[in-house]
Amino acid sequence: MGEMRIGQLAERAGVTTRTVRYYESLGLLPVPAREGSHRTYGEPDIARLRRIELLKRLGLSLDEVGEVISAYAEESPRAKRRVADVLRRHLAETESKLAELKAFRKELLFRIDLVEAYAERDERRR
Amino acid sequence: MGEMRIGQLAERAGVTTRTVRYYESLGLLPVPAREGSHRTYGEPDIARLRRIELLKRLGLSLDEVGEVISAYAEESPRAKRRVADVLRRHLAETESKLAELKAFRKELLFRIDLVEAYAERDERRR
DNA sequence: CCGTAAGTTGACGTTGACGTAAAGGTAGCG
DNA sequence: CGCTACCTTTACGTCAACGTCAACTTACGG
Repeated sequence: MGEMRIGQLAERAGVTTRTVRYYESLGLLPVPAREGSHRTYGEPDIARLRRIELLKRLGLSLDEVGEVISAYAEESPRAKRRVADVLRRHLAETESKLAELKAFRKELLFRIDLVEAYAERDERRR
Repeated sequence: MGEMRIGQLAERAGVTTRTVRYYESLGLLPVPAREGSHRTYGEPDIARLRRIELLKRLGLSLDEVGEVISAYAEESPRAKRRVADVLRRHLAETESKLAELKAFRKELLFRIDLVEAYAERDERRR
C-alpha cells in the first residue's frame, strides 16, 4: 500500500530527501509507515510538504510552521484561530516592511529622476 | 575632534559595539579615525548605521546592503540606478509574498467563519 | 548473481550575523 | 594609586536549515 518512497516524494514536492527526513525529525511530517526499512508516503504527504514550503516562503520559521501545520490539521476553532493569529502577525510585519520599502523606492526613484534631469540639461547645453 | 567613541555610537544607533566592528570589517562602515587606539565617530556615522539597519529590516542581506550603501553614497546615475535595481528586486519579491500571504489569510479567515457558523448553529439548537 | 540506483542512520560541515569570553590597554576621578 | 568604565584584538560559540559524506542495506532489471 506504499504509494511512493522518499525519493519520489521529495521530487514531486520539490525538496530533497534530506529535507524530508529533517522535517520528520522536527515533527513537521508524521512518522511514516515503512515497507521493510523504507519510509513510504502517499499523496497527502505531498500536499503537506507543499503547504510547509508555502508557509516558509511566507517568511515563517520552521518552528512557526510547526505551530501552524499541526493546528491546521485540527478541526477545533481554537486551533484555527491560532493559525490565523500567526499568519496575521506575519501579514502585519510584511505589510509594514512593504510600506517602508515603497517609501524607500520612491525616494530613490526621485533622486534618479533628478540626476537624469541634470544629465539631459547638460546634453542640451553642449 | 572625535565626537564620540564606539560605545556611544552603538547606543545612539541602537546596535552593539560588536555590530559596529563587524560592519567595519565588512566595509559597510568606513574605517574610522582613531584617538590613540580608540575609534572615533561623528553624526554621519549614526545616519549611516541607521540606513543599514533600515535596509536590513527590508530584507536585504549584509552583502546587498554593501552594494546599496556604497552606491548610495556615490553621485553617479549608474550607481543610483544600481541601488534602485536592488531595491526594486526586493520590492517585487515582497509584493509577491504579500499577495500569497493575503490569499492564505483569506482562506483561513473563511474557514474560521465556517467553523464559527457551525458553532453558532449548534448553540441555537441546544 | 551482479550491478546499479535508491534508501538507511549517524555525524560532521556550511553560511550569515553576530554573541561572548579572554586578556589586556587607557582615561578620568577621588 | 587604585577603581571603574570603556576600549582594544583574537578567537571560539551559536542558531537555523539544511548539505554532504561515510558506511552500509535493500530492491530490481538483465
